[in-house]
Amino acid sequence: MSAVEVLAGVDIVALRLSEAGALQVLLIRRQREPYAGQWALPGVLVNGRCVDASLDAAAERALADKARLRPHYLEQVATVGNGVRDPRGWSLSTCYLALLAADVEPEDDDLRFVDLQAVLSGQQALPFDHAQLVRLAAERLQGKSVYSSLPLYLLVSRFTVTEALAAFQACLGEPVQHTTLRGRLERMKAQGWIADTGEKNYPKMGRPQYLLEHRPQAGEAFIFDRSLLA
Amino acid sequence: MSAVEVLAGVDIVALRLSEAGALQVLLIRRQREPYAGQWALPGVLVNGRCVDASLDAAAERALADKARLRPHYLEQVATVGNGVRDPRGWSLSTCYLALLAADVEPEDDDLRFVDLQAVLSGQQALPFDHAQLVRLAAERLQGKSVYSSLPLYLLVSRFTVTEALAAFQACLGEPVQHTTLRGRLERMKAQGWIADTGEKNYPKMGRPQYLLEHRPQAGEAFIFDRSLLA
DNA sequence: ATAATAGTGTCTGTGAGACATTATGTA
DNA sequence: TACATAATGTCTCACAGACACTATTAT
Repeated sequence: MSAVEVLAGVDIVALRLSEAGALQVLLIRRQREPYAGQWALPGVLVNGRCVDASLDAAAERALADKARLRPHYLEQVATVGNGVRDPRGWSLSTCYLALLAADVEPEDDDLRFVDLQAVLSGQQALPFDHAQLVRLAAERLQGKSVYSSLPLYLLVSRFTVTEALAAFQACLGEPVQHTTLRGRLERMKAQGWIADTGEKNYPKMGRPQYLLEHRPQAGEAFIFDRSLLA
Repeated sequence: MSAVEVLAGVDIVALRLSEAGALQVLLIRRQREPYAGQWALPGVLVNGRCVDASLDAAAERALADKARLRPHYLEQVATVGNGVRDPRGWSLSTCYLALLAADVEPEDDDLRFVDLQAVLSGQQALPFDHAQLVRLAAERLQGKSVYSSLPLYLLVSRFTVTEALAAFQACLGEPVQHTTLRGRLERMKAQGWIADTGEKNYPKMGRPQYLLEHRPQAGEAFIFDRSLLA
């Protein structure tokens, strides 16, 4: 067969919710050229030599091998391809959105979370077209947060309404009426997507919070039939 | 560089609305191996030798070169990749959904429209995993038809409410209240996405229909803030 | 008691769903 | 005239949005 004419890979935009309530994206220090030493999205190349059963499997492998992380949620966002995004030639990258629980911590010094805003604003530069991939993934998350329960995947499985509110607001980039969110959570409860634990969380001040449990079904998000913030 | 280890391409699921109100998918008779002579989705390989500026450009090229068609709407659906979908080895295909005007006709004998249902039901077999790609594209169209004006791209630019209704019902696979659709079209009119032509269409029987004009903006669909058929 | 935060109740507006009614053409 | 089809009107319901009010803890 002929020489390599296209380079294909997956890149992962893995997000978590910081203590401060901001979204953060996982970066890894590149070991190899090109751009060795720079902070970039975790990713792997795909080709016949790899054991990947599928593209989705390659995405899981990228997170598992490079960051030892298993996401709560993983979704393919888009594939970009052109002749300029990689100095090695015409290349393809399939971008995945991964949502991590709020309590994940990177294990070694080659992993780091940076504020999503820093990437979107250009304050944190990324090699290749990784900033564009981050933008695509963030838009997907924002878009789906309007009509689904996707932000709940950013929480640990037992959560409070206040935490859910923070997750939705981080994804949407604007405030959400807590009564609206309560209504939505109530509807999810009726469908078995959320359960009352009966337990409470006692913060330093104020009335204690009911603890809910997220029971996602088949790694999907609950779809509401109206949009937020018309 | 090393030998080719991954094969990449785009495949197009191009749909039109038949006279009978059914969705049909464009197939092309394959000229080359593998599966030469069989009816399959139109597609092209992408690699550094091609002139494609981007993956989207490759998708447009696939339709333009193979079928001499320009779609009203073109959207990337998903990328599938694994080691078994193509007998030549590990391969990737990025699937695009294209919507064609209802009046397009294939120009030569190597092009053909078949009912989408025939493919989805397995009655019309397709090589590779093309049936799966068709399924993905059809699901995307159905999903978006619930909350957007996407089906209007299946019509010629001057259309009647009755035609729009047929387009929505074909995409959704179930009946839609005409009053609901009229309300949605009215809202699009208020935003400049649809204009009254002032003219009428006189069918053989019954009251004449107002002719509307679709004025899509930037190749996108109008997004409603509620879903159909809760 | 007071502050702080969580949770509930009430009212409004919008638009989908269902169905009845009116309008405008042809045979 | 009768018939067929298009367009409009009316009523209900669900839920988002906004905001007031009540509840439960710590200090």
